[in-house]
This record gives sequence, C-alpha cells and structure tokens, in this order.
Amino acid sequence: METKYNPKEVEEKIYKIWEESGYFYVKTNDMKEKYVIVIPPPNITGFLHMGHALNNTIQDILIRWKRMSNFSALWVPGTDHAGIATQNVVEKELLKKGITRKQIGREKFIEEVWKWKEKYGSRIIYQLKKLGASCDWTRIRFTMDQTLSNAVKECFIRLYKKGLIYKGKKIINWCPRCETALSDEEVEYMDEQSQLFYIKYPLLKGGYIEVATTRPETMLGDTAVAVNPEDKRYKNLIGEKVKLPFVERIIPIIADQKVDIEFGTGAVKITPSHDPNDFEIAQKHNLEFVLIMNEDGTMNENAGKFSKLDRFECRKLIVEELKKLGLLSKIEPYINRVGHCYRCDTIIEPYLSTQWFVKMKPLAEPAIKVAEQGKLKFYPERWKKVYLYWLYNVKDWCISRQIWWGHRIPVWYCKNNCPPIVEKEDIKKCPNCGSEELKRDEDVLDTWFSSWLWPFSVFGWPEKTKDLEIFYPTDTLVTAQEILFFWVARMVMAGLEFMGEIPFENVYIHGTVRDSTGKKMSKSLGNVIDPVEIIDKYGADSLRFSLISLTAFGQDVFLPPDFYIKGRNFTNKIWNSARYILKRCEELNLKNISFLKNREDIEFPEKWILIKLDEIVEKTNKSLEKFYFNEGLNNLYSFYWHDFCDWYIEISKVYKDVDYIKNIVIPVLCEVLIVSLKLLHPFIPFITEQIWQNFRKYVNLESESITISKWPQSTNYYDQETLNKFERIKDIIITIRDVKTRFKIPIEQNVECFFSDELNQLEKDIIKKLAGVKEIKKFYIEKDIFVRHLVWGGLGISFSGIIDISKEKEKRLKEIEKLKKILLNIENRLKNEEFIKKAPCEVIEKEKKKIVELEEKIKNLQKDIEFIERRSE
RNA sequence: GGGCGGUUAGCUCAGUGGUUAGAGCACUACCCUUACAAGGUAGGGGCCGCAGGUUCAAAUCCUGCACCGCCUACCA
Repeated sequence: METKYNPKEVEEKIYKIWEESGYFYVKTNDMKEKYVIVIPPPNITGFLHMGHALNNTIQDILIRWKRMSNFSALWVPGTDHAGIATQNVVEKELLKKGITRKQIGREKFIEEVWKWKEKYGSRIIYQLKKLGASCDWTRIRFTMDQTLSNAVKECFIRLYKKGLIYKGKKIINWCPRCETALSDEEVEYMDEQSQLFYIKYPLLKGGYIEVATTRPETMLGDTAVAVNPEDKRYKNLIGEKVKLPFVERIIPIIADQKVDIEFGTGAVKITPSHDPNDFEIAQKHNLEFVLIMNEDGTMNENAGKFSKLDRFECRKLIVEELKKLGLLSKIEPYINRVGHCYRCDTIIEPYLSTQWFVKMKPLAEPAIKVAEQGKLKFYPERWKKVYLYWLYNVKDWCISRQIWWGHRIPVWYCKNNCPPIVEKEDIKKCPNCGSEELKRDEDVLDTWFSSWLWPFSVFGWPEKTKDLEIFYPTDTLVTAQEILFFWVARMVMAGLEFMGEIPFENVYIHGTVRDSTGKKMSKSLGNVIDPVEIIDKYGADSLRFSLISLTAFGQDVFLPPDFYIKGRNFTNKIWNSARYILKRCEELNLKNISFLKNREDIEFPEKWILIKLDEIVEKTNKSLEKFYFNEGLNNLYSFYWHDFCDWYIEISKVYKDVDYIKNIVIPVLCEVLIVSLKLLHPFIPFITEQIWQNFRKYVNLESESITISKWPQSTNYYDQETLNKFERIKDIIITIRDVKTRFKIPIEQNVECFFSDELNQLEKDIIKKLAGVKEIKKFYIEKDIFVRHLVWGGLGISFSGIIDISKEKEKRLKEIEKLKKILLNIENRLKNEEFIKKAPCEVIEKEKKKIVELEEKIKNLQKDIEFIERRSE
C-alpha cells in the first residue's frame, strides 16, 4: 500500500467490479423488505454540478445503508428528455452548420435530436457512476422510452375522459425566443429597474384621462380604460369614450373594483390579449380582444404602422412619438418584477393563446389531504407548509408546448369539424364520420407531464408489471427545494390519481449548494466549482465526505473553494491507519483473523475502544434515521480520527507480549477498523471497499464486498469503570505533554515522572510511550521536580532548567479566578429555592458533583502555586 | 405585500432548554517519533446580530428591530 492514498487508481476499478458483480441489481424473486428510491432524473443535456453531487450522494447513502441493513434496496436511475432545453441545444448545434430546424422539418429534426441523445445523453450517467452512485442500472429509464411514452398517453387520455384536461383560450406565458407556451412554474421573476410611463389618452368629448404603464407598446392592443367605481376623480368619466392614439380605436372607460385607486393615476389601460388581469376584466365586461404581437415577439398587423417591429423597438418608438404628440406627461423610475424564460432567459410575453390545460383543483385535493394527515412526510417539516400553500392556490396547468421534441399530444382533428379524437394508437379514420382527412395536434406536452408519472412509469405503468406491484409506492424522495412545485407536488397528485397511493412516504429536501458568498453557482457568474474536476483530482470520496460533512439538515450550503480538503485529509488518514494495521498483520504472519468472541480477559484500552465503537454504531444509526447525515458523518470522523487513531492505535504500539498482540490487540484493531469501514461505507464507498479488499487476505470477512456486508448493530457494551480508568491515563498523558511543551522539552526527550497514585505496569508503559517518559516513580517532593496536581493525584515531572516559573503561577491564578466564578455561580444556583424545587433531580445532582470537582481542581491549583512559591524561595 | 431561512472563532459551518459553546480550514510554538507532514503534540482566538421577555436555567423558546439570502403575489 502506498503512503498516500491515490483515489484515481482505485475508484474506476472498483466501480467496474461493483457493476459487473450485480450488487446494485434487485431480484424480484428473492425479495426481502423493500426500500425504493427513484432518482430525480437529470436532463440529458446536463453536466454533473454540485447540486447533483449533493442530491445523489444523499440518495446513495440511504440506499447503501439500507442495502447493508438487509433490505432489497432499489435505486432506479434515469434521465429526462427536457423538451425545451434539449431542443435548444440541438438547434444551436445545427445552427453551427447553418441549418435551422424549420429548414429540415419536424421529422428530420427529431431524428437529429435522437442522434444527439445517443451521443451525449448518457454523459451525466457516466458522471453519476464516477460519483459512486449505486443505482440499479439494469432498470435505467428515459422519459421518452416506449413504455414511458405509453404512460404519458394513457395519462392524457384518462384525464381527458375525466374532463380534467381541456383545450382553452387564455393568457399564457409565451417565450418569443423558444416560440412556445410555458407553465407558470417555468417563468422566473426578477426585480428589474424599469420605467413607469404616464400617458394621456384623449377623451372623445375633449380633454384627457391619464394612465400609467410599464409596457407602453401594449397600448396598441388596449380595448378599454378602467377606473375604480369609488374613485371620485373619475366618477363622471365612467361610460365616456377614449380615442386611442396611433390605432385610432374608440374604447370605453369602464368601472371595476379591481382597480387600485392609489396606484399611478388610478386609471388603468386594459389590454385583454396581453395581460392576465386585463383578460379577466375584459371577459367580465365583454370587451374586445386585440392581439398585437406575432409569436416571435414582433408586432403584428394590428399594430398599424408599428407592425414588424420588435416589441422593445416598438416601445422606444411609441415613447418617442407620444412625446412628440405631447401625450407623455412623465416617466418615473420603477422597480418591477419581470418574468423570464427559465430555459433561455428571454423576457416572457403574457399572450392570449389556445392551449391545453390540466384542471388542477380536483387533483390537488387528495394531495393536500395526505400532507395534512401526515401520511406524506417532509424533512425538514417546514416544507409541508410551502407545499400546501402552493396546492391551496394551485392554478390550471398549461401543458402544451409549441416545440417538436417531446411527447406529441395524442389528439386528432377531423376535417369535418367532428369532436377531437383522443386515442392512444395513431389513427387513420375519423371514428365519427369515417373521413380520412385527419390532422394530428402539432403540439407536444410539457416535460413535467411525463416527469410527474416517474415513480410508477419507471416500473411499466399502465401495464401491471411485477416491478410495479412490488416497488410502488417508493419510500423516500430526495430532492431540492427548487422543484417542489414543478415535480414533487405533481408526482403526489399523479400517484394518488393513477395509483391510488402516495408515490413516496418521505420527502427529504436538501439545501441549495451556493458559492462562499451565498450566490447560486452558475456558469455565467463564473463561480462554479466543478465536482467532476474534484473527483478527478481528489476522488469521489473526498467530494462526498466534504459535501456531506458541510451540509446541515435541510440547510443551504456555502462552499468555499477548498472545501474538499477535509475529505481528502480524512481519506488519507483512513488509508494510512489501515496500512499500519495491515503491516502488523503481515509482520506477524496472521491469517483468518476473527473478531473477539469473549471480551472478558482483555485490558482496559481494548475494552475502552470497543465501548466507543459500540457507541458510534448507535449514534450513526440514529443520525441516519433522522436524515442528519452531517451529524452522523462528523461523529464518525471524530471517532475514527481522535478515539481510534490518536489514542487506541498509539496504545496498540505499547504491547510487547506477542501472544496478547496476536490474540487480542490485532483482532481488536481489525474489528474496529472493519466496523468503522462499514459505517463509513455509505458515505465514502470507494476507499472503504478498497481497504476491505486489502484485508480479505488476513481477516475473516463475511462477504466478498463491503457493499453487500451486514450493517453493524450495537451490542450495548458498556463499562463505566473502564471509561474512568481510560480518562485518568489520558489526563496524565496530556498533562505531561503540556508541561513538556510549555518548557520546550521535545516530546521525544524522555523525562522522569513521579505519581502519587497507584499505576499498574500497562498504565506505566502507556504513559511512557505516549508522553515520552523514561521512568515513573513513586511521588515525592524534591527541588527540581515540577508538580501538577490532578484529580487523580500529584504528578511530578523531573526537569532541569525551568524557563519561566512565574508564568506558571500567573496561569494558575487566572485559572483559579475563572473556576471560582463558575463555582460561585453554581453555589448560587443551588441556594436558589426555585432551582431546587423545579429543576430535575439529576440536574441538581450534577451541579453538586460539579462543586466537588471544582473545589478539588481549585485546591490542586493552589497546591501547585504553593509548590512554585516554595521552589522560588 | 405575504412567507421561509440565516446572523456563533479570521473563513466555511455544527450546536434538537441543563457542565466552563464545538469542528474543519487558517494562525502560533515545537516535532520529518518507520501508518499518515494530506501528519503529530500543545496552544491562541467568541459581548453566540441588537433590544426586551418567558424560565430555577436561554446560543437554544417568545416578541420586536437590523442586516443578508431565498420563495411567493394579478399594484398596471
């Protein structure tokens, strides 16, 4: 074994073995209790980023833990076809060759997308494997697979027949660059510095009414001006007519409660085809609908002389012309929220359009119930409120997209105006009139319309497959807050609607990974830390360890650029400690080492580390059960490094009795190592597997791979006396080291020590080795001995030439002062009747004990001072 | 506007009412002691954002405030 751990050599090789051995494959004919996670399918266009790394590490921890705990643990992987994103990527590729999608046509374009998918679509899968994800790759799914497409069609048809899917003309979010409708969730709002324009609209009877708007170009589509019926300023104008500048349309002034008297001028222009509120008002008042834009964001013929202009060019021009006409009374700076396309960042246009919608209220009701009743659990729980709030206010879901890549809507229209035909199989004839002149709906479905079926479509729904029967519902969903509405809420609705059961019981929502200043990591900000780069340089284990160790339960994590160091150092520590133990096995030529069956006849250091080991098993289980991954991992870190390496392994070097070493020390070292490896394996799978393999030559290990080994159980091994004994030795050693450091005596320079209490030979040997002591003698006071008084007794250290003894006195005086303060506090607490009355007994007992301890400590310090004073006389 | 989260060591963060508030990194001193310098030993460093309150007891619970971040909403 090398002195430095080299993850690069190890990880790739090990992953291959895991995959080939089929450890991640779950057989349905040999089922134990199941534990199922379906992956949040990454986009085929995606690259692994820190968010993925965190998300998938957490899933892997859960799955590996459950797999070792004797569950049939299934993690279903897959990818998402990501309609708009993928279409954009492929379009850009084609454009490099000077080809547009419209030139080659729909069929050819889709072929191109499939080609692209075959080439690059599994990039992210490859990266997940690098991370160590133990998915069952035999069950990998893609949202455009035949079976999943079938599920989408089935879902569409069922909802359509139930009247939950309808086609309607409404204001939707339109992306003029992607030239498609978007759902409300796909729009990202950003506060932007814009302007509020105050425009005078000429009244037919003479004079003006002034309106305020942020989008003056939409005035070309105005069909009314609205005021609040209570507004005294405008009461007499209600029913009057306005002559709209430029288009010269005569439009009415109407009254509506919704108009805010306080805002702007109190009069609002109504553009029913380009604003959701105006749309509603227009419906109520039977106003005209005038669409003034083309799908690409240019003005259409209704815009008169402004037609063909881009919408923002048009805005500029309109403002100029209004100025010329003297109709622009003022411009105020104004901050408002502007919607952007979440795929291409283009400013969204609210746009009147005919689209397909899902009626959400009936689907939301059961999804609300399961959360309210606590059947669906959120970790951290606060997300339940967010989830419910969204569902209480849910609006209909616009599911049609005017793009080519995706699931095409299974609807045909007959030339003879028959009702739309909704069918799973492609049809040739109208079932109504027999006409063969049918036209299929051009649109495809929102990508999330396939994702919301994911927890059962991956198992073959609507076919009644064995997988579906066994694995649905799944157990835990691990995801980020960003897609709570997009995906989680909708999956719950779909699960309840189509399967009659929630798709998962636990929703664990982890934080967002940000840079060290709190910003989201994004390519455009240039603040991205690339996980793949870190895996290549320092190993997946380093990345996983550092990420999990830093990420508190449900909290966002701010990553400093050197965050991987903790994991890198720790894996190296594990590596070297294992190397040491292995070397000792080798030297003694030991084979088939078994763990101790009998823990009676062993010395206290062995007992101590085994007690500590038992304790860490229990702690780890508790942390994992509550999804407190960082707590679990940091406890393991501290146990392994500080208890095991710093203390026990060092003590293991003390023993000279070869039989005891062979029969007791080595088996204990091996047991602690192996059990620790198991506990660490879900977090850092590669290095733990590699060491497991290295030890198979020497230790009787239950399985050929740690991946399929048995998860440790605590045995309630405990003994207070051993713990006390160990603490005493620790205290003595630390004190000697401290004194030596203080007096600049090198650790390796052996000194003489004197101790008043009894010490057995083993204890003496341990102290000698770990504190650098030549000999330990019975305590007595002599001139050139430096004395420290411990709770356990007087400790003297022989030395020549103390450098500054007055500093020692000062230090003790300071310490006494501090302790006296604490002592006074506790004494007052104990004098307090309320405290005695109300505090639990054990707390009071604890406080009393503390007093004794503090008094003892103070006494010892005073003895030290007396000694120092006597010496310096 | 509403909601949620955060504010603890120089930095990134733990701390789920009960000792004298912790970790990693960074820092200081001494050590290449044959598992490990990606290491060892010892150490320095905190009005726990501010102001009140509840409690025998508050970093922890409550209220208000300040600042940072996020999510949401039809003030055009």
